[in-house]
Amino acid sequence: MRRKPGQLLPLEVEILEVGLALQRQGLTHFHGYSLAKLLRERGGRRSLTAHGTLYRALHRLVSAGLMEASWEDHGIAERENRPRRRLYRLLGAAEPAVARARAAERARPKLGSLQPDLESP
Amino acid sequence: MRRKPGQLLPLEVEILEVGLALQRQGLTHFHGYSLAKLLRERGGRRSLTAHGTLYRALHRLVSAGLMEASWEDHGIAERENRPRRRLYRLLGAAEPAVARARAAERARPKLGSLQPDLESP
DNA sequence: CGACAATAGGCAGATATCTGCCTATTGTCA
DNA sequence: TGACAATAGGCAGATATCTGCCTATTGTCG
Repeated sequence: MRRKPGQLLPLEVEILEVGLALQRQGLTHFHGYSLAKLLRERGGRRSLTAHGTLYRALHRLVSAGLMEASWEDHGIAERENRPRRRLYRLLGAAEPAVARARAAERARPKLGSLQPDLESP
Repeated sequence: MRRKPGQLLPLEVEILEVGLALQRQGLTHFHGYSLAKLLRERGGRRSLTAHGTLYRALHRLVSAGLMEASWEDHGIAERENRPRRRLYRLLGAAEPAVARARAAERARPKLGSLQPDLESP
């Protein structure tokens, strides 16, 4: 769907949130497949069976300048005997972007994120 | 199943036959996935949905000294934007081994490869 | 010959990433 | 506000290779 520049979609926010959480644990780099597993554990809600959607969202975040992508070293994949990973790293712009997205969501809540309205009894 | 040394199993013979056919076309190297497609076209009979059986057979043929395996150059896979292939090449011992297997099969035909018995009317 | 050991074959799925196609959602403009 | 354009999400499947588990088949030995 069309969207105004700078705005983040739910999946993108989720990716960045997981990324920030990993960063807090000292893990600066992650890859798509691991992210898929984390997201599955996290919410359970998102199927992501065929991870096409996720990889496209990752590419978008790179294009948006919020993440940086690089290919894993050949040798590592080789030693561990598995396909090569594409490693993603959050850029500085990511954290404020998430904060803005969260603020925007609080201001304009979508159906599904309805919270008990304590202000208007 | 157990087998006496030097004997080839049907799948192994098929692999080597396809390999020899490719060789005659000037294609000395092939990889597992392409082989799976060729075998599927060829007989149709073998499912090979999850190619585990095929890859194991390839490893056996390498251990048996009938084929040689090598990893494709990183750069090629990278340029073509796909996983790296393991390339197989028939060794000199392959052709006589197939010939022997075929001769053995003619001598001791299994159920399923029954040919019209023209010798004993 | 019949029981046993060993291994082959098949099924399922892990590991990674990516594309095509169709539908759903959203912003914009008339 | 309602129609349209654009793009996001989901499903399916391609590209490659490999492991685990269970069953089927085979050679050997008592």
